[in-house]
Amino acid sequence: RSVLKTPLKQSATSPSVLAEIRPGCHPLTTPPKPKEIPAADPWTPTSNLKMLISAASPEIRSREQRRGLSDNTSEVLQAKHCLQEQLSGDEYEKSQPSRKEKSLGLLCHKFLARYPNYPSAAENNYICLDEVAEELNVERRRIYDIVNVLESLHMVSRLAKNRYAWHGRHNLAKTLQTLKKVGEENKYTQQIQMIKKREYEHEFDTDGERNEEMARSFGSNEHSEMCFVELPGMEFRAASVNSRKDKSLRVMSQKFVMLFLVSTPQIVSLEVAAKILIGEDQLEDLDKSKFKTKIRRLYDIANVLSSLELIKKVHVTEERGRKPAFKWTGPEVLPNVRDAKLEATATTWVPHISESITSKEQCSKNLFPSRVKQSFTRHPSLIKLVKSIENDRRKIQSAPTSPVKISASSDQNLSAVPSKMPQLAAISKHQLEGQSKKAKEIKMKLALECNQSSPEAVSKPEPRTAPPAQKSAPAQPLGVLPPSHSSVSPIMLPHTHSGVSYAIYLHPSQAHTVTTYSPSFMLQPLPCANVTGIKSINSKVLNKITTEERDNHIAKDDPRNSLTPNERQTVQPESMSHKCLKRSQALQENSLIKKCRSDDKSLDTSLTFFPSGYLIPLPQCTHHGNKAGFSNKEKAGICSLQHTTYNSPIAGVIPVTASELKAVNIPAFHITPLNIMLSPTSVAAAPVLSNSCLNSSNASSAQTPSSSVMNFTLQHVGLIPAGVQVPANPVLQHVTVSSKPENVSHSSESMNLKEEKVSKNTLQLPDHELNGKYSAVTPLQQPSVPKEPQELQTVKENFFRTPGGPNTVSSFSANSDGTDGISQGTLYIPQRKLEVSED
DNA sequence: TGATCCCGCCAACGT
DNA sequence: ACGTTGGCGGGATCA
Repeated sequence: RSVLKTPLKQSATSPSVLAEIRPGCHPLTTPPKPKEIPAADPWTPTSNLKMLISAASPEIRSREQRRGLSDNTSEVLQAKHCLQEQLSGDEYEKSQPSRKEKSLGLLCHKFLARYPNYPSAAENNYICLDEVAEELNVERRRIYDIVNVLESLHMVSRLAKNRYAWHGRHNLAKTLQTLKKVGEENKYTQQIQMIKKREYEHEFDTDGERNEEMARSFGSNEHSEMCFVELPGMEFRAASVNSRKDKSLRVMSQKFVMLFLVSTPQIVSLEVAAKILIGEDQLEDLDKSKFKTKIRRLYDIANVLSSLELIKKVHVTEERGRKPAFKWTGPEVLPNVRDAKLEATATTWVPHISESITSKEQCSKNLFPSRVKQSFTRHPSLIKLVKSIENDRRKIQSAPTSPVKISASSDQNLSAVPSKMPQLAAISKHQLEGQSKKAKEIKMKLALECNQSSPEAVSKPEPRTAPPAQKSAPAQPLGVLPPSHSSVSPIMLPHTHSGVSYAIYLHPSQAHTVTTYSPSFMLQPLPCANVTGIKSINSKVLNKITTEERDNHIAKDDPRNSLTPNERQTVQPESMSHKCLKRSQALQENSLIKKCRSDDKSLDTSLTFFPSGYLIPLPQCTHHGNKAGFSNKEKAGICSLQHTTYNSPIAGVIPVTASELKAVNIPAFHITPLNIMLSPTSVAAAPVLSNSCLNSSNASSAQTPSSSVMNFTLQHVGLIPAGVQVPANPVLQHVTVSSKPENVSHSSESMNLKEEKVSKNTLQLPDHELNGKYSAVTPLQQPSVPKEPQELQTVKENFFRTPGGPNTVSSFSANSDGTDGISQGTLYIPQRKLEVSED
């Protein structure tokens, strides 16, 4: 084995790019590790950046650079720039592939980048493990690690051998609710407490242990059997294919997530998690090796969850000392029961969502009647059925494999990078650039789909423009999604820091730029953030942090992009950019979804039938057909197939056909950073149109934006997405924003800083508020807006709404002033007695 | 050092 | 018999 060790990997060939070698080395052989290359520093931050960058835009890079490249850290930055254009620089290849580069987290990001968070039914949502492994240049084994975790969240489901279906985050909310419920039933909370007690109190106290045992017997025993938690829609699937007992990863992942969902601070230390997980299976026996192994697995899972931005690493300082832990950063999960409440609060939810919820409830009931375990576990007989069904599906699906791969294009997601490395921001930029390329590709694809609307339509999407305005008209889509406008995702997104952050950032920065608004707005948010987020932490700390972050950002920015100062905006953009990108993606996705929906509607009532259907992948469709799981599934499968077919055609048509649809759809696509980038310019030319998106996209494709443009773009991206989603309005916003370079300015920076750590909490609040307000204020729009993440929508809306257009900000602030949101914010955090240090 | 966690052997499964 | 999954833990890396 010694041999095997890392060193062995071939290093070989091309030093740099290892990644994406396309040589066809299917065989897992890991690509040559370039390590040797002396890239300047082994591990300077820059080197990390390089890595990140490479990671970020692997595909693109790989393509362009297939050959080797040189390496220089310094070059990295340049490389980034180069990337924008094309990647000319091969040189940059990062230096060594150090371990980090190979990290599961990074790999996961790459993986996730290939797929939209909210895939439409139409898209080819299937995942071929071999392909992925090859493309990502990793051993298949690693892909399993990722997929297994994703599967535990029902973000993917196994279809067949080597094949998985990608569901993205459509099911996430539901899954999390379910997991939470199960976790509650398992009394994880108590178990956690018990364990903590012991630890704290010394293991000695028997009493504590007893209690613990009590709890255990209660929960764990029952649960011990708890297998894989399935969603209504997905029920059989998961298990069906892999008969292999879902022993660990999957289940472990679910349990791990449950721990977060049931624990109040939402912070779980690895140690506790490991103990609980072990405990369940066997009364705890502190078996060291076992414990160690468990920890290892948890790291694996944590890395994936981190990539999903559901958790982030923190350190909890306790009496004992600092312990590694993870903090839940994913969406808030509401209690199942409360669905109604949720709906109420989150009026924003899109209809389909609501349905999903309700259905979910039902499902949950079914799944987890009173007793969790059985429900979760599949019955053997069922399994058979499932299998047969699956087989059928496979057959069916096998036929249609023509999927267009978005994979490469999807980089957008890249941005999603977790908070982890500060460098990520840099990466994000890179990614952005890379994305631009990809975006181009995507655009291309989209264009194709869209009839290939003239590439340059950029400036004028005539038809579309109208549509956006019409968005209100969204009759079709809207019909489906009436009031709540927002999205399914909203729940998830909003809560999610990411979502929040987006919203916040966008608003603030823009707002700032806009003017007056910014000040007030800014001010509020910050304080809030401080208050909420870091109670324990002193204001000083906060400030310090912020400053640090700021510095970091700046530093990053400077070095890398060396963007023009003007665009200070960029600064935020980095972090923002990721988010924005994501959002944009989300938006796109949403748009896609919308398309699908529209298509569906047009196509069939049946589809229409499933409100959720649009959004939700087949599996999910089950909601609709609550009754029989399989039949549903089958149906779902069928539906999906149909959808795909429909969609593709429709998609192509869309642009042409329904203006509305077009608008929606297109924008979404355009959302890509490139678009954004372009947009400014294009916008200037044709400010109003949402259509601009198309144009922008085209334009972008045509030309690469300057670095400054990049900056704007980033912001815009965030904006755009939002705008995009919403047909008409968004565009405007962007335009306005873009028009005002100033806006970015300082205020934005400050905002940015805050954002990073503190902000999340605070940020969220505002969004929520906004959302609520928003919804209240402009119900109409909502309908138009389909599923965007609420935040985005809200943002957009705000902009839109505000009479002043961008000024909306002011309105925004006004809304925001409802500190109520803040109060909510408080929710977020009281991080806890323990000190949590992020890092 | 301890915290992370990559790597890939090899068994369980499937076909 | 061979390919796919993925449990598992050594030991390399990182911090």
